[in-house]
Amino acid sequence: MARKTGSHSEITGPRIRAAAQHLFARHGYAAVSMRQIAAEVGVQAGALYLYTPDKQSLLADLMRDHLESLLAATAALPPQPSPADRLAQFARFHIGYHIERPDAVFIAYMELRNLEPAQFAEIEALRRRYEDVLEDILRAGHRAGQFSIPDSKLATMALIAMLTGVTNWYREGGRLRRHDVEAIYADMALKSVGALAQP
Amino acid sequence: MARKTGSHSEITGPRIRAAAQHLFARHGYAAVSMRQIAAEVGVQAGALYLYTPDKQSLLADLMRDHLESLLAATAALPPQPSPADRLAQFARFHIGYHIERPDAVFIAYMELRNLEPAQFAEIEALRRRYEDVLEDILRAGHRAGQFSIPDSKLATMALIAMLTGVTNWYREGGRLRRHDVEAIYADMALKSVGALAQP
DNA sequence: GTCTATACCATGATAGAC
DNA sequence: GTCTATCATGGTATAGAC
Repeated sequence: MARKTGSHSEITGPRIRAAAQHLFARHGYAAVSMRQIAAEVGVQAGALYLYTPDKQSLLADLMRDHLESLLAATAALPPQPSPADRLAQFARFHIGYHIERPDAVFIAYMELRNLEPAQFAEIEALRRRYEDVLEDILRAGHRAGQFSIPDSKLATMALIAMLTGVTNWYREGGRLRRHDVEAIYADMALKSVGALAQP
Repeated sequence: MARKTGSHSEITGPRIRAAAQHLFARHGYAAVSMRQIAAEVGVQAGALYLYTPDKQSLLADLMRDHLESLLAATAALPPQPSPADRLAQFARFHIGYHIERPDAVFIAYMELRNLEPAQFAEIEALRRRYEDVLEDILRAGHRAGQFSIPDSKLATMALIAMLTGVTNWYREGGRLRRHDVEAIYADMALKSVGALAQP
């Protein structure tokens, strides 16, 4: 992330990005002003431009960092013996990762329309790569005769939407524990593609 | 919807709401100006205030109308003999209804945070009533021993998110026909709660 | 590296002519 | 019923002092 000068501050930049992430997630990119971000950090609005060329880049950087981290974490998952195990692993991972980063996730899914074309294309490509991780699993299970899915792209979109929806309601310290939530979602995901025998 | 005077125009009001719905869905409430809405209708910005007291009410009215229509349509669904049939009917209905009204749906799900507290509470209550329709079905299936769901609230949120996600990718005239999409989603929904035997 | 000050523009909303 | 004109406010972003 381009800082404009050979500056010393290693702390203000991250704080600006944290404040922006928090405010964008809560109120939406378009509804948040640079003045609000600056106020949350405790600097003047003008000072933000030492750390970002403009508001748009602030958003795009947040989204890119999130999606690149997500992809890296996905790539680091340990190999699994079967498509069903891979899907269970993916579902648990997705739930856990999203529960831990509600703001970044929310922004990445909701603020695509506020990106300008060039940055939209870049971010959309990253998101698409993540969807492909799941679709690969589903296709492998379909080829192996273990999943029953008429259309792998539709199933991918359905599962991603189902799993990501956890951010709409899950709250730390609520009725259900994180581990239980992961288990139940993974179970529903497996059953939805016919990968689990009925009781 | 309160028009300010005993006016004659039966056409401009609806056109304003249609333009607002279209623009809010495409760019987001906060990113759309009253001038843009007026331009799309072909009137001046000031003229909008003959039909709405302010921008906020324009948004709240769109959301209220959508959710009330949705609830009315849900209530009008023909009775079904079993929880599984009710769930299949709900899934197909939800998919079809959402496919036909992508803009209204998108706004109702995305712009809650741009409502002020009083209107938020009202709209949120309507949304909650719709979720309860699904949760009632899931609980009935659970009581009857036909659904396998550890937590009915979680399952409700998971299914609503999965089904609503259709608006993220489905496009008229695309690869899949509407009827096929309804059928596949309904099948995944039933399987996810253990209501369909595996092949 | 951060500040104050400010340029410049778009916003939501209103007043009053027609 | 719609227009033009306008208001006060707040938006992004920059300039230049320190």
